Amino acid sequence: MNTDEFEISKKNNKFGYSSLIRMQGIPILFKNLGYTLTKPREAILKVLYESKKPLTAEQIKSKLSKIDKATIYRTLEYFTEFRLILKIDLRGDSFFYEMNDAHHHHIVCRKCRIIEEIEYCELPNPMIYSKKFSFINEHSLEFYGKCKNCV
Amino acid sequence: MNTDEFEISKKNNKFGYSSLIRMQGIPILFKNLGYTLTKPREAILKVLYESKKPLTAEQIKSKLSKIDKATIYRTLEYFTEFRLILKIDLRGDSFFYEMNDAHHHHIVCRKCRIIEEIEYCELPNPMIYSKKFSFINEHSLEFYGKCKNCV
DNA sequence: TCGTAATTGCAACTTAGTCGCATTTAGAAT
DNA sequence: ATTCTAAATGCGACTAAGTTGCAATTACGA
Ligand SMILES: [Mn+2]
Ligand SMILES: [Mn+2]
Ligand SMILES: [Zn+2]
Ligand SMILES: [Zn+2]
Repeated sequence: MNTDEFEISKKNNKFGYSSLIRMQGIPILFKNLGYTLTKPREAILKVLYESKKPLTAEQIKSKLSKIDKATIYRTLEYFTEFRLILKIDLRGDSFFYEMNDAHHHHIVCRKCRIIEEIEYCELPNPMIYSKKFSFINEHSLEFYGKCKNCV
Repeated sequence: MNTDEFEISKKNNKFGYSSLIRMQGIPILFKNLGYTLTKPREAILKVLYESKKPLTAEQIKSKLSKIDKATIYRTLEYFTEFRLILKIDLRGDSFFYEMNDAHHHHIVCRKCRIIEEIEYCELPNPMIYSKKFSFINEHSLEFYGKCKNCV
């Protein structure tokens, strides 16, 4: 079996989604971490994998109406824990989630809330400025402004 | 009167705080923006001004027990609106607030939640990466790791 | 196929933050 | 100083994102 392209499940199910997902690298993560891919989890992952923009729990739920809210939140928390997905705060009413692939950041329009992804961002090493920390291994960086539509 | 050092109010009041505040620059903002400094607002501002670290609404409330929760939140929102204070998300249960003085960022310990401020951060201009925005005038940048106490 | 631990659905719950409205206050006019 | 009015406050009810306890279901290895 090719570990880069992995067929998780073929049969349809009561959740009404097509459960064929091919995602590079992800099966390796599954195995290394002893992770179990259930049908609801598969569905949630597929929605995020196929989305071109970050989604809220509510947006995910609306695409998967048969999966309970609690499951959605628990799954998102779980995926976030081992970094399969990222939970990002864009100063809205709720968090956004997206696949954790290439590191990037976001610009949010303060009027229409449109989100643009920016490919690259060069940051200084914060350890240079820190006296109290032994290591820093994560950061969040989001920009805010107005998009061209909203002038 | 020296506009750099401004005595807002001298008399004590039913809120039980000493209402003498001297804050550089702030009175100019008050005037320019037609801002009214009431006693609750004064008290909240003083707490933030004197704090060496960002505070949550709840922490501010606990220092000013006679001021209602709704007033605390409304005031914080109001101060935030015209940038007298900043509302920052450090991935906790609630937002933090701090005076908007010298631009800086934070490092948060994922275990004990201690917050270190870092004086300076050089960021690339995000407009270089943007296709959809006409301007970007704000960003949030916070770092996460482990402090020396928590190894 | 069975057994067991993990996961799900459901409904109740939590809690940071908001809102409507009556009361109080600030500050300007008289 | 007194009166006036708009703005701000206090209060309690409310909202909504997210969480939790628990019984039913599912995954998966023996
Ligand atoms: Mn993104
Ligand atoms: Mn700070
Ligand atoms: Zn816009
Ligand atoms: Zn720590």
